[in-house]
Amino acid sequence: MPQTGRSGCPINLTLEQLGDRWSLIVIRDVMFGNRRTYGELLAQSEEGIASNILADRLKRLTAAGLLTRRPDPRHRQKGIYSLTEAAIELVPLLAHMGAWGRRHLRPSRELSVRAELLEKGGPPLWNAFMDELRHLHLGAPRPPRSVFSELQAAYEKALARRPAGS
Amino acid sequence: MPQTGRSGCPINLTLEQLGDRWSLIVIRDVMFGNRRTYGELLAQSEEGIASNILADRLKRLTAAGLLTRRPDPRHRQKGIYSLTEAAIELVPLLAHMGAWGRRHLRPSRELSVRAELLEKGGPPLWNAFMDELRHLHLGAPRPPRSVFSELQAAYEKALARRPAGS
DNA sequence: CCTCGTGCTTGCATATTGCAAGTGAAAAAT
DNA sequence: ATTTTTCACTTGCAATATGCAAGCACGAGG
Repeated sequence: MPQTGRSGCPINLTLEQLGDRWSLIVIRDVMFGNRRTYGELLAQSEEGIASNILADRLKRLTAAGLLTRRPDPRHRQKGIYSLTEAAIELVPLLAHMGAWGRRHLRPSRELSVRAELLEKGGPPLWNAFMDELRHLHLGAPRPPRSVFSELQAAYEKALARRPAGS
Repeated sequence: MPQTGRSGCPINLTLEQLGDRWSLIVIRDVMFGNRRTYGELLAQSEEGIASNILADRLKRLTAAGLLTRRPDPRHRQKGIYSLTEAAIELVPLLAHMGAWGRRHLRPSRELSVRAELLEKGGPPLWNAFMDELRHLHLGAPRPPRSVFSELQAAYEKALARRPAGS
């Protein structure tokens, strides 16, 4: 009954969808970096994702119902990717991943500022952020608070402290 | 400064450690199934992990500081694996993964009972469970509540409902 | 000694990843 | 209108990871 995979355990099913080195990176960049096109995702990738892997993941994530793709009216060949509700509900997961990585691995100072804010804000902040993502990606009404700007501002402030690159 | 990997982003670092199809499955089995030896992990694997992959993951997770291995005093060649504090702190992450998979994928009823309990119990339950894991794996004092038994009992009750295998 | 259980390795076929270069269509420039 | 550039995505191929089956070493028991 649990379709095709290895087992019907929810953790295993999540791992079968997202348990690779790139899927969540792509979602993270769309979500926190607001990268909405193939070119943005490729060029501004902090980790340097390869073009074929990016194309593959965009296809898989779209097929899995985590992203949608609609053509850009101004540039016909361009596609604009949006998060679905299912992907937006990964916010708590990504927040926890950031918090765990921040505590147990050795993150760079600038890049962990957002994770720190998300951890300190907790579920209320996550919910506000999810509402904002529903506005940005699903056309829901604009919420009063822009967590996105807060995260971005904190990141840029941290960047300014260390003007010379990583 | 962010050591060897692709970037110092905490989410990326977590993905570099745990972003594959098996690492978290092994941790899950040690954590929720209390499988402590190679043989138990291999034989009772719901997903049928291959022996070489299991050996590799046990090595990597130990090297990464998520597991420790001590020899079994009764059977010298046997190793007993324990979770470290860092691995125990993955409880919230695994709980979220279970919750997300339960909501968005098609889990089997029996195997999602534990995820459901963990989701409903929230952070207080996670903390109680983490305390119990510290007792089972790190020698901390036994906490008053055994979340492990509660999860196990709920799972077995669900199993009893469907006596014929999956 | 032999044998069996057990933790882990090895060989090898197949799948996934990563890099570099290429393709084809639409926009922009001339 | 024709050339050039941009852009989304492919393709070829080497390197790595996975999966399966069999094998090996070592200790305990007889």
